[in-house]
Amino acid sequence: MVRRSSGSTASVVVVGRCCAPLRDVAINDDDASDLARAFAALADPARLRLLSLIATAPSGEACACDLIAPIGKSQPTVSHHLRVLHDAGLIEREKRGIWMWFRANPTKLEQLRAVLG
Amino acid sequence: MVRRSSGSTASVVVVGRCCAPLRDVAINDDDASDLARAFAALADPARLRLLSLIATAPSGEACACDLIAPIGKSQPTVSHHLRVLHDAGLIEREKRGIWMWFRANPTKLEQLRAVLG
DNA sequence: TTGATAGATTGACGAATGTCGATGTATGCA
DNA sequence: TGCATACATCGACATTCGTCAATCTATCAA
Repeated sequence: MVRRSSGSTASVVVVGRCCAPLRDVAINDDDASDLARAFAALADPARLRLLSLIATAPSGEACACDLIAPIGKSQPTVSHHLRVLHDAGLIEREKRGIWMWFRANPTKLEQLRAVLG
Repeated sequence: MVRRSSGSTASVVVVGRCCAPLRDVAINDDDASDLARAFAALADPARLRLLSLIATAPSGEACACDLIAPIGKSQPTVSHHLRVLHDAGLIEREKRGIWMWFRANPTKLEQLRAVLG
């Protein structure tokens, strides 16, 4: 089962098992696969740093052009990690001119938080 | 920097960056690696199901012998996943006779929750 | 001691992942 | 039109990961 967020801008896919803590109900295999994909996006130091850099940006958003140097990896590699974070629904992207801007998706983060509760 | 939990029974290693949400302070590379290891333990459907089975057990603990059939994988594979969860500090283990019993580690789960907050 | 059971470890294999250089595509400026 | 910039995609490679059969170790009972 897959639902979509009701946000106006994004089309972020949300896992079916929304918010039920792991300790409340035994999880089934399908929901476990969805959740595992989300946690896998967090299972890399570069992606955690990217997410943190984006989330701590003063304006709440960060340009990809400003994320390459701090990570210390090549542009294709950073682009790949940003894609993984986006595919997992953890960040949103918006193109303005030649720049790509990213924001954290607090809804998705809260969802993962709830599962761990 | 590494601290240890103050619990009397366990000796669970706790990452240095305890509890500061990703959006509050930009994470450094070392802390990102520690956190990534913890999330990697959650990035597998079988391990999420194991953790859920353990956490939802009526007594709060589960015997390894009762975890193999529900997962539907071989005994060595389940043993491997339980080891990964234990190494990540997400579950605690105790041997009684020939059986190995597992409990969830709520401290570690709360720590990861806090990072996502 | 012998045998049975529970679980861990080993070794091997295919699949997935992180990384990069090279290249492609879109945008804006002159 | 031509060129420069920003980002994505492709292809290749080494490493890591999930899985299993086979084997080893520890515990207990007869």
